[in-house]
Amino acid sequence: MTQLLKIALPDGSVREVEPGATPADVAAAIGPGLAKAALAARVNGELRDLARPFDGDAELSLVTSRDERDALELARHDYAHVLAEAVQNLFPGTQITFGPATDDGFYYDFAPAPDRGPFTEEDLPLIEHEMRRVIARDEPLVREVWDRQRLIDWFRAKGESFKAEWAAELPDGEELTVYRSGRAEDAWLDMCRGPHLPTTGKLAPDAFKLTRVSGAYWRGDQKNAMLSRIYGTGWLSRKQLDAHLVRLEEAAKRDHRRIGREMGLFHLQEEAHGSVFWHPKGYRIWRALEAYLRRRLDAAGYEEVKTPQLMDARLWEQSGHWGKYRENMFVVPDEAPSSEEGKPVITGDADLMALKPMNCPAHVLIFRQGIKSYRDLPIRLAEFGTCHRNEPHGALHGILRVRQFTQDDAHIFCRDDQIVEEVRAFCDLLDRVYRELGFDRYAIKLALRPEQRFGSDEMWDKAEDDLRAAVVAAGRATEEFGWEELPGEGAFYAPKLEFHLIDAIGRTWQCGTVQADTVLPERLDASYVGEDGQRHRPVMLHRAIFGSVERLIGILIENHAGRFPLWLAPTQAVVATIVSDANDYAREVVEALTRAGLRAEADLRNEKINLKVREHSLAKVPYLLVLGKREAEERTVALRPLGADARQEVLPLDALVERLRTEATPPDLR
RNA sequence: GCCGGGUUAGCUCAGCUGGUAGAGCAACCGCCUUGUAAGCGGUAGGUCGUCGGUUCGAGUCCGACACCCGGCACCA
Repeated sequence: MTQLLKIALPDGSVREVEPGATPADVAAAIGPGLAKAALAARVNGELRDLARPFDGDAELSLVTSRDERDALELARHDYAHVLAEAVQNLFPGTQITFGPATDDGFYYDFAPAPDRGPFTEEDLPLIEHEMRRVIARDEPLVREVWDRQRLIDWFRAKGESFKAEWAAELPDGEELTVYRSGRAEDAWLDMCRGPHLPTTGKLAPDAFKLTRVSGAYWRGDQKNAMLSRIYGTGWLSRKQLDAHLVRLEEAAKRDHRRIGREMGLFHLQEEAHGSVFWHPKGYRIWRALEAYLRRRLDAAGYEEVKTPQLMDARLWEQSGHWGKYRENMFVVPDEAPSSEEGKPVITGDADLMALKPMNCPAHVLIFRQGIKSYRDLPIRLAEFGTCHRNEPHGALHGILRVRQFTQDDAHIFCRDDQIVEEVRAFCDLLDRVYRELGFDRYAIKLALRPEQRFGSDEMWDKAEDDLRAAVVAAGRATEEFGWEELPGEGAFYAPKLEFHLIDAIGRTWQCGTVQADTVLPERLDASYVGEDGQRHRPVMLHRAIFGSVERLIGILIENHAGRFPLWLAPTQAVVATIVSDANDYAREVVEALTRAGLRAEADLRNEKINLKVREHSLAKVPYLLVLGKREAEERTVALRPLGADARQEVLPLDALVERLRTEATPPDLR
């Protein structure tokens, strides 16, 4: 007598089914509507194919398009699968490798046929067309369990060396599965963990779009072959796809490079690629931010210093940068260049100096001056330190990734027992600053020891534990902060906490960081005299909140779409006249605002007010102060906040100045 | 650094299969004294990223290089 399986449903009811039954059977038993709508199943919490039989008693919930997260994940994974099949249909000889779902779609990495070369964007429409054909065939996606040798042999026989390699290296004990498009012997198949939708026809043929091509290294390793990756975005419906494409267009309008040019904030040019030319308006933002942060650091017990740009290679050898970081450094010979025409500038026997890529060694040198007592600790040395790093050219990105940047750097020299409290206090300071800048979402990661590193395992154990403990103590090791640990991603001298902000199109950028370092104090021989009268090594906490002023401003631009809060706006108010009779009064208004510490300008051009409103609105000036004959006579100002539907109010000059002065107060002075 | 794409007036972009460059906006000049997102008219503006090649002739075809864009790798 066969034992029936008990299947518990979300409504609390339990159904009994024959062994070998599947979630699809249960769905069908409940009703034809559900059977049709079901996309996959959660069996004991695990997402599975509808057609995969139960292994025993189970809790089951059926996944439909109303379970958007699961449904999207499934659909995107399936789009990737369909993409791979389409590509192999069109371009025989292309090898498949790997193709997951992403946040808004999917990609698949291919090894192109040798006679063809990588894919280009011109290939995409053709591939999209073939994908629609695959979807229209509406074949079932059939799961089969294969053993390892069969997989390896099968892929080898097909000339699929990447898949064969992958199959050979998958960990033991895992069920190895393939999915076939259709039941035919020769149906297309890919090795894949699944799960998948029941048939390709469950995909909407008009809810995806192939977006771009790129190179990608096999297994993410630069030493391996360069594959050809095709990216797509995929959704459950055409409507969702269209909404996403609109979002992308909107995001493109927030691009800091575009807004930076339109608002005249900065520019970049070939002669100094990777370094920013800050224009007056852009530098006003910089100065407001720097002044704000300086006040916050002063209040938090930091002392500001300034250290040399160019230092001898001997220092960098001692610090370890020469060994582990030299590829990223700009090295300069310590000699006068030859004045002879055509002669090389460098003789080759001059001493070498390097532009600093980091501020830390210089801060240790300051710490080392004079004897330090345990009573002096912690010592917090801060610097708006301009660093140069010779970054890989392909990595440069607007002002978010540059070769010259200014860190809001500081190094806290402290005792072992002060680490956790100092890091926790830093986490609080950073949180406060981010919120005051309008970033209420950021992610915290802990980057653990890399392969290439200095220092003993014991030192790393302690440093990692301390950082982890501090984030826990600050209450931020939570999902809300995207808390996770990243093995192998620490700096060569220390593990680091990373604080990430998000740009307009959802890319994340590391801004803040704290690193607990015992290596550099050792290498540069920093010490303090302890209570016991003996010399001890301080710990050095490297930390930054903005990370780089350039990057932070770039992200601020994107987050605000150029509409800065009043205290940061490059021009806070423009006084625009309607008639030239108001010009003198307008100058007086600008003068009063300037005296009150505001950044105000006059627009006295002989132009219609419509034009002035339009131009200053496009320039994202927070307040337009309109002056006509009436205002000039009554000594009032018509205040027009930025925004097409903004209402306007008329107030006396004194009241206006007071109001803007109050509103423009930086958040820490309120 | 690697893969793909791009570089034409200040900006956004046309320029078919090679026959010495075009629009809109901006700029400049003139008129308009103007009431809340483009007033009207006129003028000027480009060695087509750089270097080399093919050709009677190259913005257009080929090559190298530079920079930019999207990814990969690297990273604040």
